[in-house]
Amino acid sequence: MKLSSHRFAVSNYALAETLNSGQAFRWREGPDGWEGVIDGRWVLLSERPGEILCRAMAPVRDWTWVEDYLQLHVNLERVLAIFPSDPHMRMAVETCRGLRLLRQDPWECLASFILSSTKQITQIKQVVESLCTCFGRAIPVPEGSLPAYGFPGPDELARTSEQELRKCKMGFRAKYLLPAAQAVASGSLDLEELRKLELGEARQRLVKLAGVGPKIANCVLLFAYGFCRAFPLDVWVLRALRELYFPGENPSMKQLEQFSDTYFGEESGYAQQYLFHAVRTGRISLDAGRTRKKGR
DNA sequence: TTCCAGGTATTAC
DNA sequence: GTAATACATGGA
Repeated sequence: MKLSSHRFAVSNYALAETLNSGQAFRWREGPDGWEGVIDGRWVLLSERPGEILCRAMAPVRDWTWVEDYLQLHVNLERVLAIFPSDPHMRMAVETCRGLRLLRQDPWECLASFILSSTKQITQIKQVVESLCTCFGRAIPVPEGSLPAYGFPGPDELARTSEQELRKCKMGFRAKYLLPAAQAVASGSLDLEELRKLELGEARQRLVKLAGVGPKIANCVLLFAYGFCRAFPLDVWVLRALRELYFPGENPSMKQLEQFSDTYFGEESGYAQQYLFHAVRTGRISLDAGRTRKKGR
């Protein structure tokens, strides 16, 4: 089994930050770089000065599937220039230089974020990996590498049972994942069709699924479909908005939704990821001692 | 041990 | 509309 490799010329692309920023859950850092699966193919990515080196099982002639996943055509400077230039966003941009949004497979993204609710990122990774090991198909890997599995498709999961899924330690989320898989497998939810819809309409389709609310829907719309105004409001971003933009005001959820919808502009989804990553990694520090929802 | 995690559904005012 | 709670599991 031979490897094909390709060098992508890049500038201002922080690969490690991007793969480890809570938007995708299957990347593992090894001695030679980041190992993962794109489009059902084993991939090893490593950062070099001015380029990203990609290795995959031979033969590969066309590398557009990698370019698309990594969104290599995106002009990041243009995106960053659209952010509001308040001190917090400037801090996020400064401390997360080169952070990017990926373009993931819709089903994998949807299923992964259904599994994400009230779980830490490390645990989400474990559950997703367990799901792939149990239900995904083994895929070719280089000699000496650990076995790798594709992300199980909706049809494969639709044939399992809630009880089987629970063996992957997903707990109550199994009763949401199974019907979602069945909806997609049966065609009652057409994930490809969402690409043609407006943001609001696509979101309405997704939240029809049990276990999918606005936050998860927005993650999928942003990370898989590239809706640039989808703005996931999770615990971190909510805290950030409250403390940074409404200090001492205790704004309602409605207010915060409205604010996030208008203040951050045409690339608000990207802005959200910068804010999320900066806050979650402590590069923007929030009120230390307390993590309670109620600001004082 | 206790608290809480890239939430959502349900129930109650 | 807003508030409280259950839901599985395990990291910190």
